[in-house]
Amino acid sequence: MKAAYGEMASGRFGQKISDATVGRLSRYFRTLKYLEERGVDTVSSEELARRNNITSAQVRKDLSFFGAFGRRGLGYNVRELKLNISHILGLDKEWHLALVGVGNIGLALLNFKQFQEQNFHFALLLDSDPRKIGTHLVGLEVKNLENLTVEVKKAHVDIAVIAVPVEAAQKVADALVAAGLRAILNFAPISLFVPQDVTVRNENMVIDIEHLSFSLTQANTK
Amino acid sequence: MKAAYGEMASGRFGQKISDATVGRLSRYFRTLKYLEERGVDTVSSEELARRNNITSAQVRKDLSFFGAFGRRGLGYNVRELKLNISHILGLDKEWHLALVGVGNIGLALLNFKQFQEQNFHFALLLDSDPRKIGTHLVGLEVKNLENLTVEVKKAHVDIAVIAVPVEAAQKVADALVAAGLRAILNFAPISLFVPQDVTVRNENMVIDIEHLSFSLTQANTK
DNA sequence: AATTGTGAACCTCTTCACAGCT
DNA sequence: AGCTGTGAAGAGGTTCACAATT
Repeated sequence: MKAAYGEMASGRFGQKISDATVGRLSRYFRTLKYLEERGVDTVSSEELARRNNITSAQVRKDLSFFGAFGRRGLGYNVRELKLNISHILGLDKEWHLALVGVGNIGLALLNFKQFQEQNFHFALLLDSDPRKIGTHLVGLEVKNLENLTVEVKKAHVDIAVIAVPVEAAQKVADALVAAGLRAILNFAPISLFVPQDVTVRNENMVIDIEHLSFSLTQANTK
Repeated sequence: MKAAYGEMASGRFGQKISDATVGRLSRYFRTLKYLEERGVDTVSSEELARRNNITSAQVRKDLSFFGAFGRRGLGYNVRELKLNISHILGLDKEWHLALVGVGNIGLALLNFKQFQEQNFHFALLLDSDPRKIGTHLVGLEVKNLENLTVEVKKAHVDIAVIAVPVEAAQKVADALVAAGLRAILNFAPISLFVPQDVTVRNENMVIDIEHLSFSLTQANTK
């Protein structure tokens, strides 16, 4: 979700694009990749909807914010629509990531295949633990967190991943923003305060598992 | 998010409780824990809101679905409200988790402190890789995925965590549902089809990072 | 005086339904 | 005939504003 007084991105006529729509575009993209790999070259909004548990009107409305990509009576060309969504989401570029906090979660992310497959590459590792600084992981040297500003510039970082303990998260976010970064993936279980031109996405597994315990609890209550 | 033809849980007067409200209850809970640890014993909806980047009306509305926990003119008793939310979310029970897929992500989850701290404990590990079956991790033996039904019963599993490759995810979900499970945390980047009484929460880091590349891309477009 | 609890207003997102193309 | 693209309607979620209570 978007954090602190965030601002939404806009579509082709300047509308605000909702987080929900952006999330679904990612899903359509994955579906289209799947279909393309299997040699399918045309798909209807109906099929894209079915494969994602939503309605076909939702699919068409989402796409309509960015253009008219289909052909009436026929549907969408799989390859073409995939390229269009890829461009909308910025997946046709290569992105440089900084990992701040080389702990338990951080290590798992370094080895997370799906990031690499989608052109998201770690270009910088930062930590404050003297025992970690200077060691090498996936071909990268762990740098001192104190030199964040300089290292972020050197590595041409676009997106930062915060994987430090909760107590340090806001301070790290402040430093990242000061260093000019405008996109943060936050794994710390806290609401970060950032300026409105910075986008934060929170990855909070505890909230999701608590949602499940809520569901089970309420089901028994009925 | 809720998957396939999902059904929402209901509040004290039978209203539907939105995912957003449940997510915020988790956040209030964490804020209340933080305040309690620091000896604070009263908090206003205004302060809970400020600490979570939302409005005080939102806080009061969320809580009102479940009861009247505050005192007008005074605010909320921190300890009392924390206990109430804990009960609503089912955090006053101990939950048994099954981890299906002991790979990269799975291993990180086993060592994820925040699950243990919140009474979510792994009670069963399943994998289909013969080299992994029979080995021990965090004091648990990795069991054969083929024996899912029996092992889920034996370990009294409440919640399953799917951390298998995307190709296997739906099959695993089907088996989990057949074994009687009603709550799934899904790390596979796919929309799972499950009956309406089963709650699925998707943990999709690729969608979140693509959201960030979208934000950066749109910002440059302006 | 302060702050909750909540109906009503408001705003946003989803779905309907059909005109418009192919 | 079939399927998209979209304005309008509908549903759902958030915020306002104020009566109720301490």
